[in-house]
Amino acid sequence: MLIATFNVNGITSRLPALLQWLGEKQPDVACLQELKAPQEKFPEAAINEAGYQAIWHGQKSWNGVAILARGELPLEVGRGLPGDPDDEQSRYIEAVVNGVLIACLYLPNGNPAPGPKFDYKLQWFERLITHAARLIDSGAPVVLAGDFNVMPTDIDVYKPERWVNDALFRPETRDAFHRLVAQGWTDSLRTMFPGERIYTFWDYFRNAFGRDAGLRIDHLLLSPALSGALKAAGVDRDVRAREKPSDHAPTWIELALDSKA
DNA sequence: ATGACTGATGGAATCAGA
Repeated sequence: MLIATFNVNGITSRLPALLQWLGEKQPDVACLQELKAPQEKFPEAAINEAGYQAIWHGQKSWNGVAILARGELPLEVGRGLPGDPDDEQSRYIEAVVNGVLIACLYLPNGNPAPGPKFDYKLQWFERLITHAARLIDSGAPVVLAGDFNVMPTDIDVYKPERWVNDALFRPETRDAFHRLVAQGWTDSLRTMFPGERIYTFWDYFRNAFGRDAGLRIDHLLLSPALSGALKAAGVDRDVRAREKPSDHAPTWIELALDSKA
């Protein structure tokens, strides 16, 4: 089972690139973030024509998440991260596909830090930690996939010393990520590439991609029920090198599932 | 410390991203 996460940075502008990648990669599941489109502007027909069915939570201008499944409709089991009924931002959606619970998330950026946006990021993170604990306790096969807006360690940043005061790399942010993983989650990409520099995002500025000045901020975390099923992982860097790319590259894992999953 | 680049909104300039 091939499961991918891709921050598209605007699904309207990115639709041709998304369809090209879907056609080539044919993932079983694709989690999308930063749709930047209201609910009624999601390009459902084009997605369907590509062989996918989708659920999505849109929002005007910013945020927005979707789960696509090849040849089937994801069974939605959650929309909006629990823990704050006043949170209006579309950053979390959850579905079951082929017996696997897929959580698609777009964690807040949090800059500038300190400040109210950073406070919101940390609060959102605590809600995610609380919810993720429930998912772990359920014993279900779960994948937490998305743009976490966190570089977990120094080797996930091209120049860590330049990012120490950034909301994506501050100690509070890294601590939250490590507390989440410590519940029992497997960081798929890091597990498959221990000690290697592997990035998922390159800024549009200053020829960041050409210089490989990247960040690893898109993650796929596996619950204990799935940790033994991890067979492969990767980042589709070539997609970032194309015309009119997102600043993120598709990031994916392959799971070998037995019939009881 | 700043700005460079891109998308959305709205129809110019600003916000947000990371």
